[in-house]
Amino acid sequence: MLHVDLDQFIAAVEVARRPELRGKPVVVGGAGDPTRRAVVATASYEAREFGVHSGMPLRMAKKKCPDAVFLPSDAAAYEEVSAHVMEVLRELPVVVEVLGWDEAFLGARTDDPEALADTARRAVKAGTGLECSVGIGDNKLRAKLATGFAKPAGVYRLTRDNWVEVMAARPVTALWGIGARTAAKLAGLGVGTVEELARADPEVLAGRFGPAMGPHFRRLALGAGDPVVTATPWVAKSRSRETTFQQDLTDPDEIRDQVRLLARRVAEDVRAEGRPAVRVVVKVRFVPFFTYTRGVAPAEPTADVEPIEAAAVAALARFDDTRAVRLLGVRAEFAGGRS
DNA sequence: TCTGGGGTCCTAGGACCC
DNA sequence: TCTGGGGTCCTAGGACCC
Repeated sequence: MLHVDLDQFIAAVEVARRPELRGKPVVVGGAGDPTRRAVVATASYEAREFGVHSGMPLRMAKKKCPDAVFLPSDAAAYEEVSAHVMEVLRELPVVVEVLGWDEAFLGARTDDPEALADTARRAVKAGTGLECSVGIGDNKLRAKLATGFAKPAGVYRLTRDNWVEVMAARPVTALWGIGARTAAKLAGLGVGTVEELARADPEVLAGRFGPAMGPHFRRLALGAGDPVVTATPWVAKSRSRETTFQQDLTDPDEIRDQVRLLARRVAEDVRAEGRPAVRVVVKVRFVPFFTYTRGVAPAEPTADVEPIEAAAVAALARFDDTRAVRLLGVRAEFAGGRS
């Protein structure tokens, strides 16, 4: 199993169409204006040297790297390049499972996975001009983590044979699926490294994290993962739109108008999907950063604008709050979501 | 330096039913 | 009359990922 991940994908796409940026610190995110509310989508390796990374507020990136070139995020351009990359991968003798704009799992039977990884790397480079890294593993978890050790522009193999040697001493956040919050809770149980998590008592973990997640975390630490790559197309379970306002909203009429606007955009997406929505959820983030949701089911499943908009307005009405609002969002859920 | 946008999955509590 | 226990569904929140 291979995991292919484009190197600094978004920044690389921007540099490809503006060669004069090559070798410079480039930061892509929001409208490309570091004075506005937005975060970094991708920073080039040159910008990362200054401590700039994905998810960081643009304002902070500007402080850390005042000379960086700030560019707006251009989703349509990245989608187009992404589709091209996936096309190139599908021409290889492999099963391709797309994981995001810039990554995919490849499934294949081969005696020489490194050779296949090199072939994939060369094909992407030749077809798109972009560099990528390839992780080789015996399941998705190991292949995905291997890619991190392969970057930039390399290949790395992580399997049951070297899992303990490579991973045991690393912090639990090195695992795919354990973030800062879970790591902090684990630290409270005296668990800091992958090895400690692997040795932790599943009962204790279940008590702290629930019957599914607790034991699941321990299995992650043992290197267990999904061993099957499937080309089955992904089907969305929901569609959403949200906006963070540059100035907080306080006028109830304006808040309602903005929710209507978002609901109409979502309804457009739902209509394009051709499947009815069974639930409409409104998300409100109050100042400074308190986030809540309220949902309403339309009278019957629908892909029409009017009832989706009405459900969103009804969901908004279930908030009896007068605090200033910094973000509004509307999400439509399709049938067959939960099971 | 106040923290985007688009998604997925799990958990806990309450409602409801028998 | 002052109350069981099991199961399922719904809802909102939390965590994670790219």
